[in-house]
Amino acid sequence: MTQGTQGQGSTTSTLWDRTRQLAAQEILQTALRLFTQQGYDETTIAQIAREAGVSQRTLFRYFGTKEDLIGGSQERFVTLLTETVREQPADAGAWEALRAAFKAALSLHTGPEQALERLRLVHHTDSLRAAYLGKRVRCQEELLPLVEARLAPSAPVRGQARAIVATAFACFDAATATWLEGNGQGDILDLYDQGLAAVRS
Amino acid sequence: MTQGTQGQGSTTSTLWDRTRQLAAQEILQTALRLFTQQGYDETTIAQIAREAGVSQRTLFRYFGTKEDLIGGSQERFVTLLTETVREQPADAGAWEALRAAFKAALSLHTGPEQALERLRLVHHTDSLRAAYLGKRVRCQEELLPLVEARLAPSAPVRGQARAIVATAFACFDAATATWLEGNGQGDILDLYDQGLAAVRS
DNA sequence: CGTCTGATTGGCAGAGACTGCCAAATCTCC
DNA sequence: GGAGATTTGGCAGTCTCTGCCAATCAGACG
Repeated sequence: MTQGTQGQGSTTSTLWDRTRQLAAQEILQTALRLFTQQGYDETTIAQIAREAGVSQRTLFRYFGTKEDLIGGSQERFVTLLTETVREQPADAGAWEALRAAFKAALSLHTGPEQALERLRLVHHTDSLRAAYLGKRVRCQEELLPLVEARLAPSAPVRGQARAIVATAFACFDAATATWLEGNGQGDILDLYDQGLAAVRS
Repeated sequence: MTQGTQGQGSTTSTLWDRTRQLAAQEILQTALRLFTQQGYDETTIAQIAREAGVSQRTLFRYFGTKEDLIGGSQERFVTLLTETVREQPADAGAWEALRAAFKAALSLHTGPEQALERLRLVHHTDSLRAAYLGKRVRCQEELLPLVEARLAPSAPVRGQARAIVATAFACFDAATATWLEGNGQGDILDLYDQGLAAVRS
C-alpha cells in the first residue's frame, strides 16, 4: 500500500484515508461475495476477516456490526431520502414528495442485477430483514416532520402524517417484494404507483 | 408429550403439563418484571433464570430466544389475526376483513395499563422492535392469500393484495405509535380509522 | 412396592458476535 | 531521522444460544 510520498491527489486528504477506504471496500466485497455464495448465517466474521486480510478487531472497527456489512449502505439511502423530500418545491404535496424521494433512492442501485441479488439476500435472511425494517422505521420518523409540513393545514388529524409516511413505505416495500417475486420484471416505481393506486382507489 | 392415559379433562391433561405451564408463566413474569425495571438490554438471561429458579438451559427450552420472552405472545396474535380474517363473511371486502382482524387482536390486551407498558418496551428497544417487525412481515405473508380472495375479481393488479395488506398494517402501526405518543389517550382502532381515512382520502 | 421406561432438567463445553484493553506497527509532521 | 498521533492486532472476556450427557422425576407394569 504505501504509494510513497506522492502528492496530494485531487480529492482530499492524505492518501491514507484512501487506503482506508480501499480496505473498507475490500472487506465489503469479500463479505458480499461470501454472503451470496454460502448464505449470511453460514458466513462467520472470522472467515470474512481472514479472506479480506484484516483482523476481526479492525473489521469491527470499520463496520460496527455484521448486519452493517449489508445495511451500512442504507445510510446513504436514508440521507438521500430525507434530502430529496426537503428539496421538493414548496407546493408539492406529501405524496408527491415521497414519490420523488423513492425515485431518487432507486437511482442509487448500480444495476438491476446487483439490486436483485442484494435485495434477495436481505429479504430471505430473517435477521437482515429485521435489521432493515428497524432502520426503515427510524427513517420514517426522520421524515415525519418534513411530511407534516406538506399537509393541507385545514384539517389537522392526529397521526395523519405518520399514517401517510407509513403507507408510502409499506407500498414501497410491497412493490419491492412484488418485483422480487417476479425476478426483477418491470419497474419498482411503476409497481409502487400501482399499489398505491389500488390502496387509494 | 404423549398425552398419556388421556385425560378427559377438558383443557387440562396430565397435571404435569400444568406444572410446565406454571413454570413458563413464572419465567415470563420474572422476565417482564426485570425488563420493565432495568431495560431489555440490561437484563441478562442468567439473571432471569436465577430469579425464576430455573437453569439457563431450561429457560432456552421453554423460550427459544430472549426476544421470544416478549414476542412469544405474538404467536397468539398472529393466529387470531389470520383466523379472524378467514372467518369473515364471504361478502366482506379486504379492508373490512382486515379491520375486523385488528379489532379482534386488540381485544387480546388485558388492559390499557399493561398494553402501554408492553408496547412502550417494544417500541423503545431497537432489537425488540426489529424482531417484532420481522414477525409482522411473516404475518402479512400469511394473510396475503386470504386477502387476495376478497378483492374485486374485475381488475387483477399485480401486487395489489400485498400493497393493501402492507398499508393496513402500516396504518395499524402508525395508530399504535400515535396512541403511544399520547400516553394511551383515545382508542387505537379509532386512530387506525382516522389514519386510513387520511390515506385514502 | 420395586423396577423400568420415557421425558425433563441441569451442567458443561463450545460457537459466534461484539467490546475493552494494551502493545506493536504505521503514518504525519517537524 | 525522530517525536507524536493514529491505527492495527491480539487477547481476554461478556452474552446469547446450541449440542451433549448424566441425573432426576412422573407414571406404567409386574
